[in-house]
Amino acid sequence: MPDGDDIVDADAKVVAGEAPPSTRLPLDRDRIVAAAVSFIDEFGLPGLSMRRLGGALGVEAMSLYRYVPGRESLLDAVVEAVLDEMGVDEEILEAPRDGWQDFLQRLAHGVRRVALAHPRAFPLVASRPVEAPWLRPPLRSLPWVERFLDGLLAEGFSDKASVGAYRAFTSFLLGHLLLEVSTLGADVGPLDVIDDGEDRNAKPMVYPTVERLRRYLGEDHSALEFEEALEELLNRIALMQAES
Amino acid sequence: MPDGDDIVDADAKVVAGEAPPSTRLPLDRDRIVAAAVSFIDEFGLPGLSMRRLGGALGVEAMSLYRYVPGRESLLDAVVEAVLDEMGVDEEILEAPRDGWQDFLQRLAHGVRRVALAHPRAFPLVASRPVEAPWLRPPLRSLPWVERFLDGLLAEGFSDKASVGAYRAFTSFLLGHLLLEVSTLGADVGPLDVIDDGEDRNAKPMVYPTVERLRRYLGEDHSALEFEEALEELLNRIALMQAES
DNA sequence: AGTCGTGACCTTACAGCGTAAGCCTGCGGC
DNA sequence: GCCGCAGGCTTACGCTGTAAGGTCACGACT
Repeated sequence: MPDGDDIVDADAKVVAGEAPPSTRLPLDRDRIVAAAVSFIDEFGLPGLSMRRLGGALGVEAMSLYRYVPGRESLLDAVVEAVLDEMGVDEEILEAPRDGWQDFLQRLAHGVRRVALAHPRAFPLVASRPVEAPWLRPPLRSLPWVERFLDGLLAEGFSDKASVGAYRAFTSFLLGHLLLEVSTLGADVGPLDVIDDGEDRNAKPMVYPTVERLRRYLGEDHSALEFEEALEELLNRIALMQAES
Repeated sequence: MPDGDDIVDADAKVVAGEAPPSTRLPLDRDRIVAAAVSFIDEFGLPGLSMRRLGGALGVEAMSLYRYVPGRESLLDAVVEAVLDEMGVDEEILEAPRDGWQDFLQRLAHGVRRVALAHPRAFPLVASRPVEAPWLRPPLRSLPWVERFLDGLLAEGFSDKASVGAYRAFTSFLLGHLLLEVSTLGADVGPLDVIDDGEDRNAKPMVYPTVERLRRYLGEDHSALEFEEALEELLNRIALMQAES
C-alpha cells in the first residue's frame, strides 16, 4: 500500500497548524544560542541538557553539534549573547558625551538591565572561566573593556587610573548584581516551607537579633543601594584620577 | 581448600602497610565533607563525582549516601564547611573590641583568607542557592549574620543602619573575592596558548587600547585594592551610621 | 552459647547525560 | 540523470546520580 496510513501526510500537518518539517527554520547557531538563553531563563541552568535543548528546537541533540562544538562552548556562547544585548542598548554610550561619570553611570545601569533581564543566566557571566586572567566579569569581553578604557582615557584619565577604574568598576558590578539576581532567582524556587506559623518558638530562638531584624532584612532596596554604591564608586574613581 | 589463596589474609596486608580494611577509619559525615573540600580544591568542582569521591575515601559511591542525602546537599555541606573555617580564625572577633571598624576589618580579612585558601571551592559560596532570600553570600549563615548585626548594634548602629551595612559589606566581599579567586583559578588551568610570539600582528589589532595597557591589566594589586575598597566601604558605613 | 537484629558497606540496575562515529535523504549543480 | 554533500538522525559508549536490595561482622539478649 504505497499511499497507506503509514505515509506521513505533510499537508495534513500543515493544515493542523504544524509547519512543514523540512521548512521548520533551518537551525543556525544564533537560533541555538538564543534558545539556550530562553531555556535557562525559564528552567534554570541545571535544566539545560543538549537533548532537551534539541527537543525545544524540534531536533535531536546531536544535530546541535553541527553548529556548536559542545555544551561547554554553548554556555560560553550564552554568556556572550547575554552580554551582547548591551550592544543594542541605546542608553549606553559609545564614548563619554556628558562626562565620564555619566558614561559610567549609563554603562553600569546597562549591565544591571541585562542582569535583571536574565536572572538565571547572569551567574554564568561570573562563573564561566574567563579567557584571560585580566578579563574581569561582568565586563569580560574585549570590546567592552576597550570601550571602557577608551572612554576614561578620552576624559583625561591616566593609563593606570583607567585600569584601576576598570577593576573597581567590575568588582562593584559583580558583587551587587550577583546578589540582586540571586534573591530574584531564589524566590522563584519551589518556595519550600516558609514556616511563619505559630510554632515559631518550637525551635529555640538562637538568633534573636536576626529574628528581630527580619523585617528589615527582608526589605528590598536593591535599586537604591545600587545607586548609592555606584555614586560612591564614582567618587572613589574621581580620586584615582586626581592622584595619578 | 578452606585456607586457600583466595582467602584474604588481613594480617599480611597489615604487615604490607595497609590498615586493616574493617578499621580503615569508620567514614563519618565530616570526613566525607572534608574529603569533598580537598577534592574540589585539587581537581575543581566539575571533577567531583560521587564515585570518585568514594574512591578517594576507599569506599564505593553508594556508601556515601548513608551519611549524605545526595550530591546537592553535599555541596551545601561543602559551603558550610568552608565558611566554618572562619570560626576557628583567631583574628576574627566575637564582638567589637577596638571599634566597629576594626571588627569589620578583621571579619573582611577573615573571609578573604578562606576564599584564598579554597579558590576553587569559594565560588560555590556564591552560586549555591541561599536558604532565605535575605541571606547574602558570603555571609550566608545565620550565626555570622547574627554576629555581624550584634557587633554593629553594640557599637551604636541603628537597626536599619546595621542591616544596610550588612548588605553593603556582603556586596563588597562577594565582588572583590570572587574576582580575586577567579584569576587564581584561571591560571591553574591548561594554560592554553599564550601567544606572545612575534606574530602578534597576524590578527588585526582591533583593540589597540587593551593591547597597549595589557601590561597594567596583567598586574595584580588585589590585596591593595581590597584594602582601599574596604577602607572606602567603612567610610560609607560610617555615614550610614551618622544619618540614621 | 546460640540466635538474631542491626549498622555499615557493597552490588546491581536504571534513566539520563555529553558526545564520537556513522547513516540516511533530499536538494543543487553539472 | 547522476552525483556530492549539507543537514539532519541513529546508534553506541562511558559516565553520572541514586533507588533498591544484598551481605556480612559484630554486639546484645535469651
